[in-house]
Amino acid sequence: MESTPLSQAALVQIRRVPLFAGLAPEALGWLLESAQVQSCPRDTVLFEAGDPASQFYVVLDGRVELFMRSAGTRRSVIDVLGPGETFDVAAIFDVGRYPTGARTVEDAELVVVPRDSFVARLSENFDLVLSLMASISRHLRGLVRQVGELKLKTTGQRLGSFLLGLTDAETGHSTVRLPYDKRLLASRLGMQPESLSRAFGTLREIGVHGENDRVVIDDLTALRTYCEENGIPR
Amino acid sequence: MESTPLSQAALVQIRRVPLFAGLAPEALGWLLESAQVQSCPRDTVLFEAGDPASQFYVVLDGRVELFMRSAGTRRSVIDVLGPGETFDVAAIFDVGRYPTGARTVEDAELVVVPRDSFVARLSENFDLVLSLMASISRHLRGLVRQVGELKLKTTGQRLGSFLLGLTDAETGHSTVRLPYDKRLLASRLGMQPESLSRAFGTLREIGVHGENDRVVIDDLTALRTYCEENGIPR
DNA sequence: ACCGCCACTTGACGAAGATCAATGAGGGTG
DNA sequence: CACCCTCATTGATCTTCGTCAAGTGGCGGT
Repeated sequence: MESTPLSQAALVQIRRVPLFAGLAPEALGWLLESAQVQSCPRDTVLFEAGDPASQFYVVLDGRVELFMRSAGTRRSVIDVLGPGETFDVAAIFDVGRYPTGARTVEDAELVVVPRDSFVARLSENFDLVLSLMASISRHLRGLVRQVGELKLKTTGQRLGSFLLGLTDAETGHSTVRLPYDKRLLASRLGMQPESLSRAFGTLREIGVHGENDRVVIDDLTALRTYCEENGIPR
Repeated sequence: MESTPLSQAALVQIRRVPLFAGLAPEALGWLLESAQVQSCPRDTVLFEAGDPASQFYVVLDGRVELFMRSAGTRRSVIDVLGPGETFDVAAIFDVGRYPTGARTVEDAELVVVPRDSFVARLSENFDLVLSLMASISRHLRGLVRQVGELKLKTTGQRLGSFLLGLTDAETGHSTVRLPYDKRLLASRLGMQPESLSRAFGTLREIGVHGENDRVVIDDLTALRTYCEENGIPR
């Protein structure tokens, strides 16, 4: 796990992150002056829940899981983040402790942004404040959705909702790619890998066919109906 | 449901809200110039999930539940808020739609703060920005915790964790009062009322005795151990 | 005082999902 | 190629929780 200052190439990538979109390049460079890029091999634990939080992260490449640990080695995955997403932005404004642990599930490139200089510069850029709020709010919305789904959907419906979230199409059929392996997906959806397999089995009956990480949804509308009966309005 | 401008008495109450603590009275009056106080009888639906969000709320008195609806009339409660708490602050920064519905579960007094004037004034008070971030972050932390508990705790452990959250004491025994009725509590904890009854039954074996809305915990440490085996670190 | 309503509890049963165990399909390594 | 290891699937069984039904006690209204 090595750290280097931000390269020009990294800056270009960061400009695609929603949080920083719309910022002038020089403003961005100034904002992230003391940020570093960190290359982490697969399966690196970045921090554990409860560790003091003095920085936040932006994923440039690879994937990171946010998890909670239970007694023993059991992990439950709260969320999985890919390129362009930020995490633990909120932690630095709160009590200053991470609410979850974080671990790379692939080799990853991360931008590490230290709190103090970032906050100081935030005070001089109100647009960025709004952008930051929007980012945190999106994250919050995702969690609310997840709580709702855990409370009132079956495994099949949760899987279906997840698949629907992977496509932009509204009606008709669609092919999606699972962004990570099924073990991780099962944990993210709050079930065991075996239950995920069976959930794919039940969805097969309503026209969802998968092989490896490719999944074909024959009829998006039908799947959406299935997921929302006794379910959640979008 | 009637609306009135903010009274002096209401302003005094609002100063106790964490979000606004530390603001000078005149700054607060200016900030909330276009806010209104709304008196809502029990069981008023303030908005449904998906409604456009152009304001946020502060609870002065009473309680409000945030819920998601499933097909039919089934509701699942995401959170219950009491005096001094704010809700849907985040919604106004995001896509502008409420992620949940909201309903009063008691007669309630609410402060309604319209988005536009609030955001405009926010830009001139950076301390308030930080306070707002902290408030949203706390909310987010609560949701993360809830997701973790739903994914890896039993009904008994979830109830235990909830009870532990009601007391300030660290060790020894403690008496707490349930802040709302058991039907609502069950939904908040993601279970049926019958399961909540049985969960109280299992906790009785480790020294948790309840009658009506009073619950006596004989040994906080024992309960904490029970909740965290296979559970979540605090 | 009586009745009815509502919140809560308890019991019996069934369904969903977890757990345990066995098997097969790649993928890398000696 | 043989070997091993991990991931995924499938079947059998068990546990937990939801569902349905009945029963209790409190509280307000007539």
